[in-house]
Amino acid sequence: MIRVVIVEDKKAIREGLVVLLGATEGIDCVASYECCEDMLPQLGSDDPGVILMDIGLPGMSGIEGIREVRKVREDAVIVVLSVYEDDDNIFEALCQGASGYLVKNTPPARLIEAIAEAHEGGSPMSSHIARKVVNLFQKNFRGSGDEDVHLTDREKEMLAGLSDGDSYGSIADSLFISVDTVRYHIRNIYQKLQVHTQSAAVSKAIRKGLI
Amino acid sequence: MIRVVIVEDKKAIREGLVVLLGATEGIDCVASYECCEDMLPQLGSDDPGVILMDIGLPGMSGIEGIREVRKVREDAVIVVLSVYEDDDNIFEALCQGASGYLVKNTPPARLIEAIAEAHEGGSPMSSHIARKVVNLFQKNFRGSGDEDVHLTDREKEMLAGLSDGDSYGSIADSLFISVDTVRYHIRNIYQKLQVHTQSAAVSKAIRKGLI
DNA sequence: GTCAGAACTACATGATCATGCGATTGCGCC
DNA sequence: GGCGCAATCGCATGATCATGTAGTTCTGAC
Repeated sequence: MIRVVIVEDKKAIREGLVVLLGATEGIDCVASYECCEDMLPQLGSDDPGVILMDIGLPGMSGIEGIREVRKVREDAVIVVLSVYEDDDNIFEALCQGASGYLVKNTPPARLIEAIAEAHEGGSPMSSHIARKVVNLFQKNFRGSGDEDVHLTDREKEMLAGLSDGDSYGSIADSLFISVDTVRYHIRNIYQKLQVHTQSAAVSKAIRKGLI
Repeated sequence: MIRVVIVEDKKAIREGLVVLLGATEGIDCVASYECCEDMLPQLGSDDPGVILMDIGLPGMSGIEGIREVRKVREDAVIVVLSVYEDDDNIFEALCQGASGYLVKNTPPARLIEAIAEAHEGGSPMSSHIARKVVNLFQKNFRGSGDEDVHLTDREKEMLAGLSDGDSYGSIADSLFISVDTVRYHIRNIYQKLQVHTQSAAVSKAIRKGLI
């Protein structure tokens, strides 16, 4: 039995969902709320396995709601149910800890299926949403996509230090080598990545997934 | 009519797919190959809308195959069909330009559906694969997850410049402001992000998805 | 209307970096 | 044994940065 909680401000949609889920075998619709503020205090007693959450809510937005839920219940799986299909909302919702993202015109059968999938460790997403996620992925990593670059472990340690804000001196001290050696490695990194500043090196390395 | 090409080394699976797709309305299975090396030269004449690609191929791997296909055909949609469910393969395949990723035990009906989805601009993914993608997402962005930071547009321009390897002087010139103004903005960025070097600022900004 | 915040400018100084040139050591491979 | 490669260290110099202090202007909110 999957314990499901609904957060949706529009009464018609909310009640429709309650009826749909209530009539479905294997799903126990334990509660429904019209905003996150109402839902949060009940999290403990509701003990939901899956939370169906709208994004465009009055008061606390669904995005904030997701973050709040995450803080107190690591285990509850959150599936967003939204009319918004813009990159920012998707990106934010997933980064804050949502596991699934469905558009609102999802057919009932698919919705039921999605709840089961989410509960079993999947991430149900409407097909177009998935594409956007993949695109975000491709944009942020290996975007330049040119030749493959291999950095040695030592070189990665340098970059890790730099991205932590360490100076050459600190890096040298923490690795028990001299400042000049740090310089040597960073020179090589610059050559491999074709850059001439720390920032560009760190940026390229992150985007290529090297560190 | 969706023109589909199959790349799969195991004869039984390949022929099974050919039969399945051949019998499906709306799909035209134009060709099947057992390796990428055979498929690539025919890309022009096959003119596929969707390519079903295995990852574990002899010779050129599917990952490399994806990259090669991308180079010559921006428009062909690639759907990976793989037994591998490890993060690295998924990550690589998507970064190289795959649009979908299905595990091999996907039921035929779902496979057909997936091809149609991919062709219509979706990204079909097996449910567990989707979860892994989402997890990769969450790990790489906003991983630290601390307080929200808001950077102004101007500040983002600074970071963009730095990550491109520009010096304060170049940034100043390209934005028609003085070097001291650049300094001013970067000071503010340091304060907001709680860092004291360019590299750390760029690193944090990227990981938080700010640039 | 004034008050907060963003954007902009200016000067100064000690710290840190980018880069050129040169050199040694240890490890695996043919 | 020699060759390539990663890693180590050293020195020098001009360029660039980090940070403190101190202003002006403009816009939108209360």
